[in-house]
Amino acid sequence: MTHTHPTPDLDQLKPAGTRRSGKREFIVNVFLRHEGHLSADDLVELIRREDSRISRATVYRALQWMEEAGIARKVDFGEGRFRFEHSYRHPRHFHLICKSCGRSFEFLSSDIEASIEEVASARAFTAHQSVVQIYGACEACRTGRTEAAEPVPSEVLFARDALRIAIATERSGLEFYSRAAAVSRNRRGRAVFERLAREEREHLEKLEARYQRLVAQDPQLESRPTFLFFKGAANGLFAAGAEDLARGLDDRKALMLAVRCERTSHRFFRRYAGQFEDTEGRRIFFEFANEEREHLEVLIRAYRALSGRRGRARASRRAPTRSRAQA
Amino acid sequence: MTHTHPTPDLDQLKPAGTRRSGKREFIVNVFLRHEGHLSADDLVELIRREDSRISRATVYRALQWMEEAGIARKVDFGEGRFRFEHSYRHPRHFHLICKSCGRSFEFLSSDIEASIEEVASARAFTAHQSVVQIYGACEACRTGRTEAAEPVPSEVLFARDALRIAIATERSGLEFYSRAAAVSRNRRGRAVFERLAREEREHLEKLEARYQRLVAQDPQLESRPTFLFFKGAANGLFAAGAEDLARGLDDRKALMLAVRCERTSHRFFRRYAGQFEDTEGRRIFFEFANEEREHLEVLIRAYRALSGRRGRARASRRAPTRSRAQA
DNA sequence: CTAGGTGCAAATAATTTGCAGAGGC
DNA sequence: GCCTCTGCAAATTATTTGCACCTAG
Repeated sequence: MTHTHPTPDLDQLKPAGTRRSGKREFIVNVFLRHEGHLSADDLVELIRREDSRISRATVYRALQWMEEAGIARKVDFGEGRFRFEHSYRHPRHFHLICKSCGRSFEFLSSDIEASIEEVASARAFTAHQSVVQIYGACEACRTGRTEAAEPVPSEVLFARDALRIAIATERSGLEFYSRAAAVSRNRRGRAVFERLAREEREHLEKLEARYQRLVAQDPQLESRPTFLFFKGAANGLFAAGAEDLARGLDDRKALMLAVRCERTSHRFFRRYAGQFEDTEGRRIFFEFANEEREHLEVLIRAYRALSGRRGRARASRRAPTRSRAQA
Repeated sequence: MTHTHPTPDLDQLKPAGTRRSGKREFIVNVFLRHEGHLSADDLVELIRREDSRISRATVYRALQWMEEAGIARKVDFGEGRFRFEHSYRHPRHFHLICKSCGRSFEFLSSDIEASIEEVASARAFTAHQSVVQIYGACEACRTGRTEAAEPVPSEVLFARDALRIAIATERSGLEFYSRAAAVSRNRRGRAVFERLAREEREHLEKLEARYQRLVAQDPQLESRPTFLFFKGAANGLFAAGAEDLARGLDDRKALMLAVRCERTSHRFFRRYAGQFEDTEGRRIFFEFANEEREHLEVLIRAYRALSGRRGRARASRRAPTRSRAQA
């Protein structure tokens, strides 16, 4: 946050039937100006300090209004009262909460989200919202050092990590497809792999350019801790697959593997596309999400063709579904 | 719960400086008799219904006492009040919470726990407790069917799933080591793999016997939904590895892979060993945790020996560490 | 003029506490 | 008899509401 909430053009966001009032406007501005997780009372206090005399009730009502308007999100840290955090263009996330200093830290985890989806689906439960909170002691509290609380511009960290992951994914996809093309023993398969490799290379260039631009804005950016956790296609399947290819993996197997990877990466791009602060990042992600989907289709067609040609009865084996449950 | 809390011998558990009083005893019994997540008021209501006239304050005090004694755990479902669940020999777990009927369902996920550990460690945060809550709509509420709420004997489900996972792990370990032994081109490697295969086979038998015994107690047990989620060694590494072996994976690579798998499975056994209700399950798990650790040592020694013999400069590459962060 | 917005005081709601009396050991 | 439990009523805390008044459109 910090420099990520320059009092945006909220004037449009307001829910129907709203009247522009000085007081509320003021409360909203104070809320947006201060990052972190404020309780209703913190906000009252801040407002009192800044100037006006405002009734608690008004603050509560303003917070309620902000929630409806999509500016604020109510969070419950188990303290017996609620806190509020920005939600305007601020992705849903999870929290680390220090019990000794009370500060909270945010993170995103595609891994956890995927696990949650798996659990919900296994129980036939429709999830609307998830809460993940890790309670414990932060580094500062444990080591005793009171070091200046570094500002946490979470949107920038998010963009950095999303791009890193996207780059790693594309990179390993590129490597995989290049090798697969080199190894493939049949014309059609080779053509498919070559085409995919070409596209991955293009993606990669765009992503790297964007990453460079982002990093240029803040020299320390690269050294900040991870904000978005994802052990996706890059670290997992493609990477493992690329090694195997070197020692000869037939086209069908390679295609199956690629399907799994592209699916994972498609989900990743789609999940986080909407959460980019700026429209360019958003555009890139949506575009890639689509391209990954196209890749998927190409792969599946190729797989079918290949299986059909070899006369496998299993050709109809339903197009790889969701991650199966264990055992 | 249901049949899992037959008013256990809590008399010993009580915190220091406690006096046995009829009232409190009664409150505790009522609490233990009713499964689910009770609010202080639910409990008051239940007690009133059963008989005695008890002051709310007394119930609150009894709940506080139960928490200290390790009988009850306070949970916050964001309703603005707390609920309490059994904690006596009832493992920490996560929740699915239906917003429309208010019921909550429990699950365990080693996957999520592992992700949480990764996040905490990346932020140098010492986690003491984690909360994972999935809010949404349960199947019954969505489909309109009011079907009788099936009892959820979570301990039994836990044992079932833990055993299933353990069996799958051992099974794929067995397959992997057998193949590795068959494929290995050097005497020492073969001996190591054979020994490990033998041990996995023994484990497997014990686990399967135990599983059969468990299932015999409840014919429906096998069809109940998953309670413990874990995509561990079985679905991941060993399984993938076994396939690769078929097409020739050298001993060093095979050993490295095995190390990763054994480490994952060791963690799994260790993490859940203490959560078994009965001592036999607990004993089995602890025993296996140890054996997996021994396997690890065997593997690492073998790996070192092998790397050394081949004169690799990388022999000192530190014994595979924790899961690395991405990119 | 009129639908909201605001302030203040009173109402809720869950939980805690002070204090006098009851009860185990 | 001492120390802990109980009950009841009052206190606390976070949040909501009723109602009279104010104000922007």
